[in-house]
Amino acid sequence: MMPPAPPAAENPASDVVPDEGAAPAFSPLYQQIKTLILQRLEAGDWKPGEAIPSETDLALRFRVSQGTVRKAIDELAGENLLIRRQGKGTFVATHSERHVQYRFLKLRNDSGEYEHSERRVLECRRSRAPAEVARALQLRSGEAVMQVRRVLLFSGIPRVLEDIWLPGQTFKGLSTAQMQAYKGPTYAMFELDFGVRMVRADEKLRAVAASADQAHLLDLAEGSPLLSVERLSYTYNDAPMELRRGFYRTDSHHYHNQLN
Amino acid sequence: MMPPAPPAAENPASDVVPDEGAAPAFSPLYQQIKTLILQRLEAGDWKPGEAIPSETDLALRFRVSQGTVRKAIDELAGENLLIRRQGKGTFVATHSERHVQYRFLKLRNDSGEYEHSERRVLECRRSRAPAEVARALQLRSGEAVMQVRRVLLFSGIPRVLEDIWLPGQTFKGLSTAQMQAYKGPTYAMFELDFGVRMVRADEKLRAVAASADQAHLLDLAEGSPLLSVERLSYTYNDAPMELRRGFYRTDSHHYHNQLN
DNA sequence: CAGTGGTCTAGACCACCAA
DNA sequence: TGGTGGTCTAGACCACTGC
Repeated sequence: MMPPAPPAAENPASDVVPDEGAAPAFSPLYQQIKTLILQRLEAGDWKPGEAIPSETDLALRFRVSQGTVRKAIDELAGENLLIRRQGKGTFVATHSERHVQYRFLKLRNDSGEYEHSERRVLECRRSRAPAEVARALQLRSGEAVMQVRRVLLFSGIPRVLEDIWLPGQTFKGLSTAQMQAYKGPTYAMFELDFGVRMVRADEKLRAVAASADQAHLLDLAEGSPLLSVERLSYTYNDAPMELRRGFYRTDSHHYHNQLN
Repeated sequence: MMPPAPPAAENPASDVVPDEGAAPAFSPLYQQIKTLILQRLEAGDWKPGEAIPSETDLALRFRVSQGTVRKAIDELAGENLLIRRQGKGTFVATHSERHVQYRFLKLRNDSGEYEHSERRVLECRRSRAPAEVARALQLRSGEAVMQVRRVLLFSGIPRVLEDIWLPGQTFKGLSTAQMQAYKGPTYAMFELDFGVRMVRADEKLRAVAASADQAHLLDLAEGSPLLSVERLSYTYNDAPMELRRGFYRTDSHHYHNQLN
């Protein structure tokens, strides 16, 4: 199961290599390396946007070959947790980058282009989690949550109404000003101000009829069809960190999805 | 750019290796191998479900190392064109497999499970392509197309109404009986009966109000919200081969999407 | 048992980037 | 120029499948 591997490696004891100890079971070496790197990311040892050590460096630390480290990093890059830049290094992924701007917002106009949107925060307050929200975020019912309601405008026209729920513990102090003022993706702000990085999300889409309330905010007739997008976002370790309900006007825009 | 590579390789002249000749430009060896394999797939030399030659075999033919072939195959497997099975070989992917049954139909019930659906073909006829359809399928306007209309039922309840357009040339002879009778995915039938393999697709989602016609067929009130799913499917070489417009009832089901 | 994919190594060289 | 990721090789051994 293991190479002849000499005594120890790396710094303050902590991460030795493919090794028994209290370890769970068997898995390929590169998977174990991947897990070790993941732990560093979760722990925040390497922060979004920063470079991680070079492949050769990591190979030395972990006492494996460069190719093994490479395979671990390949998978992490494939999961959008790391970004490789030839000649420069490997970096911790962030939502601040241009080319992932629209990884989560899949609304395009009917020419197929993404459009910049303007935010209007209607509400941002601390409240208690409804049962449904608590379940999704794995909180106790009634526990504190931050609740945000906002409208996104494309070319000045309100097209998206969103309700966002966040664990109150982690997002303590989130304010309207903060939600409103930050330029760039909201998830980038979450990284900078709260140290929370969204890693993946599940979305459930439905067609619904606009309520009076929704119709008013989106400048529509009541009962007009709206695309309902319920998103549950996760950080590392599959921990749910955000529940978001969006209502999209799709009269001149659409939700684009690529099937592979 | 190249290893010391001896004279020729492989069978009847055709595919020599990383080589100048009339080749376009420079690319990594494994990319060139990938292209060669792709050409075989497109040509139908290796058919859906069949095994392709082993890695070592291909390495010998192409006169590269096994690792290089491996990397080429890795990418093709990542694109769902090939499937690796340890101990058995590498196979051309097909829509007949259990675990990709729901790669394209992303409708789940509200418990999050996929449900088996029953088909009811309402219409299957030869006609002329409307301008819009012709554009999508890259045909001339008015050119022959096969047109299918069907309803999908989940637990006996009609939930999806679909209109499908296919190039008349390629799908000549497609019949109602054929659409209706085949057990398993429609795309698997396309592979078996017409030699067409769908490789990827783009979908545009919108919320719309049900027309009288749609409402009738889906057992709904006119004006009820429906999820409109417009799908353009592609074969090899990014050639569009099917346009499909689906209307989904989402009162007890939803379209599920995973964002990575 | 032989054959196939899966892992791992060690070392060479290339392509890209920044100082 | 030196450092980083990217490609390629050759060979060893492991894990799984089926005869």
